[in-house]
Amino acid sequence: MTKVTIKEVAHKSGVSKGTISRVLNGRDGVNPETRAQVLSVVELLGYVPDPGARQLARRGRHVIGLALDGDERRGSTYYGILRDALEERLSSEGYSTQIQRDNQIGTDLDGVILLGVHLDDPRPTLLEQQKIPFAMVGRSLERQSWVDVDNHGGLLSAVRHLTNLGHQRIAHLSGAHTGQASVQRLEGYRTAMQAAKLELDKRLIWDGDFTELGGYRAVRRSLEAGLSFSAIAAASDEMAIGAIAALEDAGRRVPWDVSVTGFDDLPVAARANLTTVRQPIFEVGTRAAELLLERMSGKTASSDLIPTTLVVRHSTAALLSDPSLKAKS
Amino acid sequence: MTKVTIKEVAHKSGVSKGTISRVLNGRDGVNPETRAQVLSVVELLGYVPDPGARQLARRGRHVIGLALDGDERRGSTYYGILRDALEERLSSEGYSTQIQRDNQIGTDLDGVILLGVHLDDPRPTLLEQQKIPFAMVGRSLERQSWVDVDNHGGLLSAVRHLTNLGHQRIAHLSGAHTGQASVQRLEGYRTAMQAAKLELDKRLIWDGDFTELGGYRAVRRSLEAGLSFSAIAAASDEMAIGAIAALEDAGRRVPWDVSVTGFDDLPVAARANLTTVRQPIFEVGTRAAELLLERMSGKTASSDLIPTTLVVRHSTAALLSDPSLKAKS
DNA sequence: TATCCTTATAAAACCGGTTACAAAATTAAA
DNA sequence: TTTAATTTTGTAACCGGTTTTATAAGGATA
Repeated sequence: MTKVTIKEVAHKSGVSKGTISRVLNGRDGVNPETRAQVLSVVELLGYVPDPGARQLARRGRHVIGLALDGDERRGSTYYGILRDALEERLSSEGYSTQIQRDNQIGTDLDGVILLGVHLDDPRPTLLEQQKIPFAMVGRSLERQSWVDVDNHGGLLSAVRHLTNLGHQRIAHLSGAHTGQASVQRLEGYRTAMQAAKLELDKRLIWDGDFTELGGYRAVRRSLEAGLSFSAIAAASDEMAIGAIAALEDAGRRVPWDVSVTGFDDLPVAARANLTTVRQPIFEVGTRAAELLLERMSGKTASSDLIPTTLVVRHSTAALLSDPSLKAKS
Repeated sequence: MTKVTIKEVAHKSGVSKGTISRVLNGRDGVNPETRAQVLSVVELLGYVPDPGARQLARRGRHVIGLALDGDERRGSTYYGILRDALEERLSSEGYSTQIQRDNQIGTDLDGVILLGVHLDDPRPTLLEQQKIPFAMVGRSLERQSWVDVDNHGGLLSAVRHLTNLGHQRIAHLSGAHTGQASVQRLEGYRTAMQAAKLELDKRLIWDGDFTELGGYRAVRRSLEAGLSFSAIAAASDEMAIGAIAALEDAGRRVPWDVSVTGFDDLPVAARANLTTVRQPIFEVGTRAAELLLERMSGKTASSDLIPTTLVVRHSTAALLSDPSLKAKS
C-alpha cells in the first residue's frame, strides 16, 4: 500500500538515486547492463515516480495548455475522454494541464495540445511563430506533430459492411464541413460507394452537424422529401442515434426497415446496440501527449495515424430484397 | 514573471519560512501581529504556494475522487465546467483529482466529490460507512456536506417572467424524474402557476430527458396532439434549444408565436439568444471543493444553497392577445 | 531572585525526485 | 607501464514547501 520511492529502488538495485533518475529519464551515459538491471527492479517493485516531486525538482511550472476550438464542443463525451487521457499521461511526467479558454492561448506555456483544429485554423501557424511546441489531434499538417484516426478507412469499412449486407441505396449523414474528419469520412463514403459500383446520389448526402438533433432533423427532412434508402452510414454515433429516433418516429424499424451505422463507439453506442466504427479515443490522447513530450525534448516532429475497427451490433441487417419476406417477418 | 516563493516572503517580512507556513495553514501559536504582517506581505507579493511542493511536503498522495453517476452525462458541458472548477480549487491546495470510472469509488482516497446524485443513490451511505469524507453537488441530505442551486426559485422566476408577459398556457419541459433537480424545478413551476392562479394542465408537463433531442421530440408530439400553449419553461437550456427547433420546424416562430425559457445559462444559451435561468456552475464547483476541504480538516458538515438569476434575452416576448395584431406583425 | 511554564520564532530535517560536480573505473594513447 | 581521455557512478545540493525540534523571551509561582 505504501508508495514505492526512488530510495527503495536504489537500495534494492544497489545503485544510487541519481542513476535511477538517469535511467528513467533516458539520459545517456548509463551502462546498458546497469540500465537493464534498474529497469527490472523498477518493474518488480512497480515503481512510479511521484509527479509532484518531479515537477518540483525540475524547477519551473511546467504546464501544458489544452486548447479547444471555442467552447462549442467543449462538453462532448469525445473531448471528455480525450482530456482524461491527456491528463493522465502528462501528469505522470510531472506536467500540469491548463484549459485555454476562449481560444486564447497563453504565452508562458511549455507546450500546447491543439484539439478540434479546423481546416483553416490559424493556431498552428501562430504557435510556430511563437516557437511554442505543440501537437494536434485530428488535423494532419506537414512538418508538425499530430495524431489522427483513419477516418477514411473507418467510413469505408462501415459502408462495405452495408454493401456486403446487400444494401445499395446508402445515405451518408455528415458532420460540419469545416473539419478534416468530416471531409475524410465523406471521402471514405464516396470511395466505398464507387468501389461497390453503386450510384452516388447527392440527395443522399445529408448535413447532420455531428449532433443527435442534427441527425434527427436531417433524416426527418429526407423522409418527408420522400427519398428512398435502406441504410444510413453516419459520421458520428450521436447523429446515428438521432437518425434512429427519426426513423422510429416515422414508423420505420431499425434494423429491419433501415440499417444504421455510427462512428466513434462512444459508451452510448453500446447501450443503443449500434453497429459502429470504433476509434480508440483514449489511445489517441495518450499518443498526442507522447508526441508533444517528444517534441518538447527537442526531437523532430512526427505523426501517428491510428486505425479504426468495425464493431458489429444490431442496428444493421441484411437487406430483404423480396418484399414478401419483409412483410412476413 | 518568475514565481514568488516562500523564501522571498520570509525575507521580506523578516520571519522564517516556518512561520509563513504556519500562518498560511492556520496553525495556532502565531502572534496575531506577526500573522497580520505576514498576510500583508503575502498579499503584496501575490504569493501562491506551489501545489507540487505542498503535496510533497505533506507526505502522502492526497488524491480526491470525482464520482459521476455512470458515464451517461459525463461529457456534458455542465459537468465539464464543474470539473474545471473543482480541479482548479483542489489542485491549489496540493490535491490531485481522479475520475472514478464506472461508478466504482476507490478506497484509498482522501475525499470524494459526488456529482449527479440520484434521489435513491446508495453512494452517500456507502461513503459514510467507509468513513471517507465527501461533498455532494445537486443533492441535499441532512448532516452531509452539499452544494446546490436554488432550482425551485429558478424555475419560479422563469414562469413569473412569462406570466408577467401575459402568458397563461405555459408548458413545462421537465428532465429525468430520478434527479432532485428535475423534481424541484417541476415544483417551482407548479408553485409559480398556482401563485398566478393559472390552471395546472397535466398535459402541459412534458418529459424531455434533459437533452436537445428529448426536448425536440416532446414538443413535436405535443404539437401533433394539437395541444395549445403560448410559452414553454424548460428545465435545461438544451431542451429549450430542442424545443425551439421543433417549433420552427412546425412553422411557429420564437418568440412571436411561442416564448421559450431555458435553465443553466450554458454558453450555448447566449448564442441562441435564449432567456434563461443562470446558475453559477463554476461557483458551485468551487464551493463544493471548499466544503469537502473543510470536512476533511475535521469540521462538521455544512451546506450551501446558491441563488439563481434570470437572464432575459430574446426567446421570450409579451403575449399578443389580439389575433389581428399577431397576423399583422 | 531562582525556577518552571508558556508562547513565539528560528533552525534544521524531511518529502521524492533532478542535476551539477566530483570521484572512480575503464579504455585509449603514448 | 604510465598517463590521458572517456565513460560510468556516487555525492551532495537543490526545488518549495511542512513539520519537528530547539532556543529565546516573558510570565507566573515559590
